Amino acid sequence: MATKHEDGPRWLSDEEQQVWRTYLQATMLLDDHLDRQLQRDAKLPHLYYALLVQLGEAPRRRLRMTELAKQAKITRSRLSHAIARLEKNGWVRREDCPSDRRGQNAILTERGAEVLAEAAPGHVAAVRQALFDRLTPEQQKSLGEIMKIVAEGLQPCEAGADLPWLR
Amino acid sequence: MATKHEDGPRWLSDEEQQVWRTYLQATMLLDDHLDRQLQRDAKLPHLYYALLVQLGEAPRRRLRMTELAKQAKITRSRLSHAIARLEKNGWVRREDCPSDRRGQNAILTERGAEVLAEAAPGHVAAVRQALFDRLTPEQQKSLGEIMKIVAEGLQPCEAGADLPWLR
DNA sequence: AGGTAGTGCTTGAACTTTCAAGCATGAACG
DNA sequence: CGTTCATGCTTGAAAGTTCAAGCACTACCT
Repeated sequence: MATKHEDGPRWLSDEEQQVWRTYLQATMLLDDHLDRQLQRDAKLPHLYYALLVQLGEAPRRRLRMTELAKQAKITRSRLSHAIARLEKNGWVRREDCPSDRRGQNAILTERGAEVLAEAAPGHVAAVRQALFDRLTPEQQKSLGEIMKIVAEGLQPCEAGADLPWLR
Repeated sequence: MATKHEDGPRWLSDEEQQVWRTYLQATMLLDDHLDRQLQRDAKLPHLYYALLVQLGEAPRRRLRMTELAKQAKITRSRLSHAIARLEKNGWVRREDCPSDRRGQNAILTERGAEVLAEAAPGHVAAVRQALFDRLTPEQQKSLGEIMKIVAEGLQPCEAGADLPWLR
């Protein structure tokens, strides 16, 4: 009797249930929508586009594999396959890391940068049309706050890492 | 000069950009999180779980394939493969539709209902812990409204279908 | 040195999703 | 009837993702 448990698990209220289903539908529809748009206009899936963006913003258009995986929130394995495909398309190339011989840098090629520049406007327009144009400024702000909370709650406890009471 | 175009495409402001990235991260992290939880606890991906839920709520635990696909927001093809796998596991079975010989009903089996009942509490707990427990009631409400707007903006114009000026 | 553990990245197999046909039925029209 | 077109669902192959090893290198400890 020391600890207290919820025997009947706390179910979702009707309102919560409603919110949750709408969330699932909306995120699924939006992701599909953007995937199709990019596949049509730029011949590449959303995630791959995101990788090009990350590389394009990185200091010398290059990033260590692990770093890129971390930023894109995907596994190293997945990244490995993805970069393999982007490399085959000539949009990214690899380079051995000088300082650590285990390391690889993924580098956005000139051709890759062009593809990115061509795809970006259409993509931004799609995001606007599907999301931002439909929301009030307050809703945009609120969405940002909510997503921040969710994201931070699911990070593998890295960022600050000032949790010495766990080690 | 009759119509006016934005030549330089309207970019995203810094705030919008921030919101958008956080959204992408949060939705990706949450989806991965739930997928893993279900894979671990119930040996099945999130989408498949959702299909069982839909079937479980349907009138006689059965639904026409196309109807199920529509509710779950996925293609008929995808559903076809998915049901094939669920059928192999013995959680769903098929039945020819009496009224339309082209039709198939997907039916939740007894075994399928059990799996669902076992998986549900853990899943709900995960959703709570990752989402609802972290948000204020106002934020929950706001999230629901926002997602409703987004979802409705992306539906293939079906629901009301009171848009005769398009036909 | 040698041993051990951890990091960085890749690989192949199994699985899921998408894409483009395809088959069968139903509905409308001559 | 016979055509034609839409609907309901399936299929196989290609593309993408995950999982479990695996290889090579670094860091640390003795």
